[in-house]
Amino acid sequence: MAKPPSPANLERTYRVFNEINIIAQLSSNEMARVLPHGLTLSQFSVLNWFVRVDDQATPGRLAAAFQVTKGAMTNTLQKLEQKGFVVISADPSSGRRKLVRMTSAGRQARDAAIAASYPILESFLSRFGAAETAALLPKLEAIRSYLDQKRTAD
Amino acid sequence: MAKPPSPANLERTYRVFNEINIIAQLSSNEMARVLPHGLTLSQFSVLNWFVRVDDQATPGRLAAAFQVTKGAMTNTLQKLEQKGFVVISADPSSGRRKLVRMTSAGRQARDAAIAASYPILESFLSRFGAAETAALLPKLEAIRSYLDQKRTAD
DNA sequence: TATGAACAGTTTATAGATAAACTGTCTGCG
DNA sequence: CGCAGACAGTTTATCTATAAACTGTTCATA
Repeated sequence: MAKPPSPANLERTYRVFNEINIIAQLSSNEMARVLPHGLTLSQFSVLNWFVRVDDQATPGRLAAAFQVTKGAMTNTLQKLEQKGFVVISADPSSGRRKLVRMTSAGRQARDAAIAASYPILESFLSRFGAAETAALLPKLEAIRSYLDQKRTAD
Repeated sequence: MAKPPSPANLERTYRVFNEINIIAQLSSNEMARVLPHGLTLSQFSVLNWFVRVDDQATPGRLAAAFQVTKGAMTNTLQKLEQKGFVVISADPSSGRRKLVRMTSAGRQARDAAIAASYPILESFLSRFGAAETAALLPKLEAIRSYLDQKRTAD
């Protein structure tokens, strides 16, 4: 028999998610404020993905990578295309797929965005330390993975 | 002289915020899906605040407590008022303030929401453990407080 | 080989959030 | 004592996100 959790533990769990929500909002806003070319955090994240992971992708792969809906990714990619930072073309191997690639302007915008966000990340590191930050990452990844599995287990 | 952080540490810091963003989104959606009366997470949080902290408040105090803009809180409170879960009245002591109070229907909705979210929190606790969850909370609070201070230090 | 289901992407309606402009109220200082 | 500026709250425009309906493509199988 599993012991039911105490009210205090439930309350702490609720507050963990509450803090995470507020942090997500504050940090997204702080980033969006410094990013060049009117890049939002989601747009920057997509550009960064092309540098870190692969040089091309379908919209669906990007939506899965960022755990957002296909509609949200359609929107983000359209904004990036309007800015000339990605090119969206038909996938020659499948009529229902599209291929997204970053342009050289996109690469430059990404580099400028990295430079612009440097002070924010650097300030955070100097306040919390590289060790504590590194220790936090796997815990957050585990929580994200857990929530994602619950979601897709519909 | 402060040592500049390594690229790997900057990258990890960026990913910490990335994970937090995704967790915030996934958990908010999961909560909103189970909450009764079409309550959103922000609406529920306000109702819960009236139980946990004080039985009345000005909109501005609530906006500060949840670290959202006054406009966002105006919107949330209007939704709650439409549902009959709070009453908004003029502050007798000041013509430019308002007072918000939870109704008994609001209290009942909050209790039902707590019950509905119980399985989510309980499942999280059984996966990650009360100790690890408890250990995470002060770290997140510190990050939140840090970001909030930077924001208000404009 | 024709059809129906799965799949990829877009669109629409609705949500909450921000920032900035705006209204109305108080308050302290010249 | 009046007025400027601070303050509290609302409105507007714009953003990203979701969910669900919709379009078009592919593929398996009967």
